[in-house]
Amino acid sequence: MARTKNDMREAVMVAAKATVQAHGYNALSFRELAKEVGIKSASVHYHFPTKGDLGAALARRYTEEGAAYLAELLATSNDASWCMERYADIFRAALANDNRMCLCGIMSAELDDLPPEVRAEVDKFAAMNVGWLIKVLSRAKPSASEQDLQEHGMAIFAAIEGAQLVARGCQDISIYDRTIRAYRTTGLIL
Amino acid sequence: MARTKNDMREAVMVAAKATVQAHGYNALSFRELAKEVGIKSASVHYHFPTKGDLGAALARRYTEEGAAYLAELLATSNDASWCMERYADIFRAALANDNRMCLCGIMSAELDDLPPEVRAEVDKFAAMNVGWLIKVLSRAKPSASEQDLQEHGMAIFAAIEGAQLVARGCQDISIYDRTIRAYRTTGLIL
DNA sequence: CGCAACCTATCTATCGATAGACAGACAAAA
DNA sequence: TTTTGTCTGTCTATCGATAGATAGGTTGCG
Repeated sequence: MARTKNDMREAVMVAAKATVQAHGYNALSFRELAKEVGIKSASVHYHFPTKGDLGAALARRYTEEGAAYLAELLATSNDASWCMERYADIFRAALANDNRMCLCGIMSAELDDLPPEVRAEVDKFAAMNVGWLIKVLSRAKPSASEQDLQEHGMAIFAAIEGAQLVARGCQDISIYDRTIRAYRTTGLIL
Repeated sequence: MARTKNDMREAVMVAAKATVQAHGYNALSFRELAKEVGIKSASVHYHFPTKGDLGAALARRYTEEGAAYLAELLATSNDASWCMERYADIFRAALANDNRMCLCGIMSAELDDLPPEVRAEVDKFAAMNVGWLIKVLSRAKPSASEQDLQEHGMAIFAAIEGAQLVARGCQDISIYDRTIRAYRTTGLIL
């Protein structure tokens, strides 16, 4: 047994990510986590000294992986509408995966109970998303002012997070789909 | 001491509402709650046998009070835009009040840990809001189809919940304001 | 050897919930 | 009028479960 350090650390992060997306940061338990990956809770502390360390590592990686995927989208196509559709698909996939949420969306709801290092990562995730959306929007609206793009990008991010939150609350993914459609109809998203 | 039953029950609900809006349902503790209202935790169980009972009572009242306020808005003015602004103001007020959230919004994030009776109330709150929004929209767009109105109402509700969630996550109420402005600019809201 | 990875065992704190006691209010019975 | 009994609201004390965290031991590889 006893894979290399990074193997087990990796397994812990995968399990933790799934738990947080389903139940939130507060519901993340070292004992449950340990059970899932086949070690003891004390050993989880070996890889992540405190819960805050684990949470921050999770959020940081979540942002990094998201950024990498989004960059890939931008590089794949010049079609802003296509990029936007793929973007909405990301958040849909979380719902489709056992009614889960965006890691940073669910953490935003728990904000007051988060250690500072985790809170900082939540901010970075939002900024990263808005930054990407601005790039996409600027392709479709090259004449728009910087401030307009900024507000529009924030609005799209917030609207999609909200669609995910509400659809999750009602446990009905079709609410997400219909909401995104309405966003498109009204011109909020491309 | 020992006010009438309803006095203390009321005090518990007020304190519980504030706690849930700030920290979520899971963070609601009978001991903390009891300390705030000046009794012991066992006495809270006298008023609300289980935590689920308290949560469901909270959410039910939240929906009822919201519905009453919204009905008053509808009765006050025929101006759909004005009603919509007041609607957005409600969610803004929660943020202004110590970065709190919509009770049902924050509960949606915790959905999987909610007792069924609480979960049911979350659904009702969303339905109540969408129903009201449809009424407002139908005043402004009398020719729209029922399905369009439905989707548009859901979209507005989700977008505003999302704006609240994201602004809270960034602890910056100006994000809410700018997001709502963008919703108006793009034509999502009136 | 010596370090990496994981273990056992335990600590303190907090959770929702329950049992059982008690003080005060109030109404019916004597 | 006084006594008795019941109900309400609160209390103390405690239960079992679970939380994050730590100290110190064991195992195995290089």
